[in-house]
Amino acid sequence: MPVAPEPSARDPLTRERVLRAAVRLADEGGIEALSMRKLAQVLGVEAMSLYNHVANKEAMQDGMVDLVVAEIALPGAGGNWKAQMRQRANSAYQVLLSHPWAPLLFVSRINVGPAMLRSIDAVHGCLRAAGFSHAMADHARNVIDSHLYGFTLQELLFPLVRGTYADAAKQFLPMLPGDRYPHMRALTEQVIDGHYDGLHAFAFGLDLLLDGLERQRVKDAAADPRISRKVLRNPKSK
Amino acid sequence: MPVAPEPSARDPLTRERVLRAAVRLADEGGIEALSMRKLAQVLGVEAMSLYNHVANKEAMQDGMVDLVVAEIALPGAGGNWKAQMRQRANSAYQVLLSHPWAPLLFVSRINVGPAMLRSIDAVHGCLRAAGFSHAMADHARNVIDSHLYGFTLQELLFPLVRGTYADAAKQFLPMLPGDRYPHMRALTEQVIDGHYDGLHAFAFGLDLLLDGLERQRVKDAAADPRISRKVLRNPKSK
DNA sequence: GGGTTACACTTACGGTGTAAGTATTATTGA
DNA sequence: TCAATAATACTTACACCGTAAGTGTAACCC
Repeated sequence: MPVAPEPSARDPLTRERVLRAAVRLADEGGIEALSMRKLAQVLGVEAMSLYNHVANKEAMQDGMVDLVVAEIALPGAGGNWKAQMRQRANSAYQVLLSHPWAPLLFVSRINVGPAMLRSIDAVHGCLRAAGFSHAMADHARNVIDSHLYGFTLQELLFPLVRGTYADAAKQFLPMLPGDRYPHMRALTEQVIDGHYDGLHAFAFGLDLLLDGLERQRVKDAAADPRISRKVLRNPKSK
Repeated sequence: MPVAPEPSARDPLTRERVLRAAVRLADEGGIEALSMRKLAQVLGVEAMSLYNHVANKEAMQDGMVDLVVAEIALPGAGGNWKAQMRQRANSAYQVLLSHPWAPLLFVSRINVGPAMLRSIDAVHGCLRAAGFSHAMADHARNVIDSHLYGFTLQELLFPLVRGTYADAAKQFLPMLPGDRYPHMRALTEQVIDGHYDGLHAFAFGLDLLLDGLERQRVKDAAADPRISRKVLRNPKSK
């Protein structure tokens, strides 16, 4: 008689299960807590069994990265290109912060998983639709991602929440003799005194870049009569 | 009779010698080739002897990073702030490229070595002298360094020299089915056909940021009468 | 029901960072 | 001058790592 396959003592391992468990393990214990042995233990299996589903540890990490990329919202196709780039960048920023181990992996190894390719394709398409040339669209994506990676990595180095910064600054002060580091000392005192919260905003640099890119777009379009009409239809965003 | 101490069979180990040998080893073989045992071998010594001069491997890497930072040119004190930031950033970019292992270490661990503090202090002082507020100067340094780290890390992922890019793109093409990644495929074909060299310039994003920061500086100065005269004395750079 | 395949397990190897203990060398003080 | 002291290089050992190679064993197909 046809009966649903009775669940075995434990589900069979799959690449999917391995990768998801690896992401969870890294989320909870940091990337240095992710060893093949520990991961196998979590899955109720021996370490070498993992190698039936991933080629090696590096390939597994590539798969983890692509899982993370898949969480990032894709930019829409039409409408305001700046708003879409901002939305995509903010989504990526939030996703990267939620997997603090991920940014380092992003910049440690080339990643060409399907989610990454799809993401790049969507970004490039959005910029092309806004009138950017292939080259300029590629440069735009590169500078936005540079900010994304660079800013996020720096932020993760200082995992301080709002309000605790003044205290940290106070402890830091003795390391800054005023004769050697006068400006850093003055800056730190500003933080201690509450005149400056010491926090950086992802949007600050992002908007500098987007505004600059918009100027490039308009200038290029004006120089190329073939797409000047398209530019007129794409209103400059506030 | 007073005679110079005859050179022993080998010079005594010092923290300086350990760090310089570690930098050289990483330059030649990559960061994964840097193990305490191999480093000791290069120095003609056993691994554990290194621990008389560095607390542990992480502390040693911190020291290596600070050695690299010391190579970066400091911005001058007066004159055109944009030119000085550009010079500092370009120097840092070149230094990081000459030690390909360094950028990852920069963003992997907090570094507060003396060279790093001096560098940050000089940058902050330069921006302050140009009329930026403490907060705005701090944000400016943050976005410039975000671009520096993000751009450099991405560039190191694609260690392709000019001219070989078209060939690499040709090999990459089969991974890009046109129905799934139409825009990336079009971009790649542009590279193959020689219409676009596929290379990114560090200066592109840097100038977008510097131009945006200059607008911020002028705007802030106009709103704060105390420093408006200082702004007038700082000519806007081309 | 025999053959094949898939896949988990076992063992083992060469590597890692470094704690703990020992030996040697150089410097100092009487 | 010689012994005490300090500095520091060496030795051994441990726990952990990634993974190559080989050994069951259970499920599926013809």
